[in-house]
Amino acid sequence: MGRKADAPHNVRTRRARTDIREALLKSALVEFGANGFDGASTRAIARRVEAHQPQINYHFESKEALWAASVDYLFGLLGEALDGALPADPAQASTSHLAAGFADGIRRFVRFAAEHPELNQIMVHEATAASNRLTWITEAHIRPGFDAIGLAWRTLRDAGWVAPIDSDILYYLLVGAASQPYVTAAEVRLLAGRDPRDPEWIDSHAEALVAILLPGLSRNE
Amino acid sequence: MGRKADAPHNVRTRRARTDIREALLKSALVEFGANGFDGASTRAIARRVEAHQPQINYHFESKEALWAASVDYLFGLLGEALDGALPADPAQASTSHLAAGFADGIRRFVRFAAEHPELNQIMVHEATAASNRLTWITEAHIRPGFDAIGLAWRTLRDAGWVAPIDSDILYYLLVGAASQPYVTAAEVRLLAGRDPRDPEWIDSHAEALVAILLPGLSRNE
DNA sequence: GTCTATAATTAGATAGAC
DNA sequence: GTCTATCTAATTATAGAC
Repeated sequence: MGRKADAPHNVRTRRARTDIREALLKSALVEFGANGFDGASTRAIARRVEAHQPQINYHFESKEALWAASVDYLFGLLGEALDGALPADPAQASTSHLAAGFADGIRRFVRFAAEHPELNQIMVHEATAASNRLTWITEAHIRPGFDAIGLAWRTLRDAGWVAPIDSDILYYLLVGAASQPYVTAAEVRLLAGRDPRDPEWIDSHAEALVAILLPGLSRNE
Repeated sequence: MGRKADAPHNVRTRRARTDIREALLKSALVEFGANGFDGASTRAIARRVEAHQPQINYHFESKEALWAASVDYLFGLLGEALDGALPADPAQASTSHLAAGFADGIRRFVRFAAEHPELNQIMVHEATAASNRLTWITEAHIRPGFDAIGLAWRTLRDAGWVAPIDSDILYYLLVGAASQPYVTAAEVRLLAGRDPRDPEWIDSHAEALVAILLPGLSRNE
């Protein structure tokens, strides 16, 4: 229609939006998740929410600052989604209560991975090589969950509830198995002819993960 | 030292190499795996093997043709690594033989994922959105393995050897769980202080995956 | 705070000497 | 078949009018 590819409006209209910052954060997550830091363009991020490319440099110090702010926002959502799943002190909880909490955490994490595939997409983009961005995201956001999962798993393992698997390895088994179908959702649609965001898929997926990691749950309770 | 950033040699020397095509393929895999199709630059691919950027357009029709050739090369290696793991006709094999073959396939796939993290890295880069590249790689290279794994799993499942998990879901559980620590190896080093390419890690990882997916193997045999 | 115009850099591809 | 030089297009960031 003669509209310039980069222009978000047909007519010169000035709009004042109070939510432009959060709109840019959400748009940035989708673009950074799909294309990585270098692959995502600030033009595409702005266009997705009908903003102009220079607005990014107005609302954020740089593309890198936008990336960090969007990652903070994403891990804030993750924290809300997982809040209270694992007991603060696994040593004090009963083992069966801890196992039930672990299973609950798995189900919530699978659901979050389905709703926010950007999380693991961004980690895959960043974690192939050492970098300042990787160090920051790992220490600021990943390590707390890694420690909590490791502590809970070792408690369950030493009580004989689960298979004798190293907790570092368990962490990556769990993250990879929980995220893969949502990270590669377009492939799932082509290959299996099914949409992994379907609630039925998500439920079956979460229960499958609980069944193989915590087989004692269905037997002992 | 006054060397131009893009120039691979300090001195003007002409070199004739017979293996330049394969060297470019291997270099392309590393760059495409780490940065995705758009993120990888042909200059970086060439520089890594001390070649010049225009040599890519001489030896390959385009960046896209180089990408396809490098993916063909990678799946050729995967085919060799997995050759003979699963019986051609699972219905004819004994169930315990099939289970042993499945476990063997898991171990070989984990080892391959550790040696060639580019495979799953490239899938994550490509499979976030529908595209011609995704359709081609899925139909040409992914579907045969997907079908073989699904058939073997359903046979084992219907014989009661494994947990009652949908074969589509099982495929993505397996791929994600087998690949994650190698795809995000730099994160593992920061977070766990261990190198996942260590043979000890790879062995423990493969055995953990066999233990949770085929618990009947250690019990029944 | 929004928007246009543009500066500085880098990308893939090609022309042509050797 | 290798290599230099260069073209066109796209990138992030900034200047300055409104």
